[in-house]
Amino acid sequence: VAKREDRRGDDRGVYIISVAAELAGVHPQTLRIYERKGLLNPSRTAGNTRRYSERDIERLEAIHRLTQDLGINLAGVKMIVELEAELERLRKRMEAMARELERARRTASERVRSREITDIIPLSAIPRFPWEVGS
Amino acid sequence: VAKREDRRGDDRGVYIISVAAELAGVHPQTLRIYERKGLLNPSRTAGNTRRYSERDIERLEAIHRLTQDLGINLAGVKMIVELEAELERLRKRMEAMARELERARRTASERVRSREITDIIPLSAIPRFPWEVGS
DNA sequence: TTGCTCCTCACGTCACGTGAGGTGGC
DNA sequence: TTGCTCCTCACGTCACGTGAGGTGGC
Repeated sequence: VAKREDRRGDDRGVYIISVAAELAGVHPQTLRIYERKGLLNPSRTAGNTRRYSERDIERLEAIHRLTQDLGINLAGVKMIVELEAELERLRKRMEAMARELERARRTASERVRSREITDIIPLSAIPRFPWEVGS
Repeated sequence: VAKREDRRGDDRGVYIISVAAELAGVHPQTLRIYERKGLLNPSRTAGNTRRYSERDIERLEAIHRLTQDLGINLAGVKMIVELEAELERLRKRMEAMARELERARRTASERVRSREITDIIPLSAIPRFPWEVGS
């Protein structure tokens, strides 16, 4: 049997509002309020019924922590969610850049150590005759 | 005469509460509330009177925008201020890393382009005679 | 038919800003 | 003395969660 955890981050709408509310421990009406405030955007069935995804539930739990544990109102939650998304993006970019830097440094020393650089050496750096090397 | 703008970011406490409130366009009592919530930390005189700095005023205006224009409550403002500080730190680190990367790349090509690398080239890469170059 | 959904409206609670009231030090 | 500060308490407003009430589709 597939467990709920296996679908972590899944975007497919699978839960009706009553189940989603129960999973997140909130009132179904609360979910409608969150949606109106632009905090949540569950998909809809052809019959206009909301369908919440696993990702929606996670988001819901995060919102619930911010409002209940920290006493932050919905306007604040909205901005916080946006800021955290930006932080996440920035962290990813920074990780990529760190790898890039690591690679650039490795390349710099390896190109010198290996033969790869011979074809980039300026011609003037190549001595015509062995006895000219020391000049 | 030194203008207020010249002291932007200044940390010295210079304004008493009534002046600070007027500059930020809020009620003096509001400043005391912000302080109790941990959003602001003006210095105090020996006589226990609050003294607000230019930086405090800027912070105050930022808080005022978040609460009045966006309707965010103080718990939210507190977290947002912290998140923005973290974003700022991350951006600074990223800028430094970008410069680092630029430098690493420049170094890599310059070492190759200049004569600096000639003493690191493996001897085997240097042709004994001109007619051996093509081999 | 039953149990869900959809929506709107109303009430209770709480946070926050404003103000009053009484105090004390430059 | 005057005008500021300090603090606490109380009231008005508003946001949000909870719930009721009436509707319609699987």
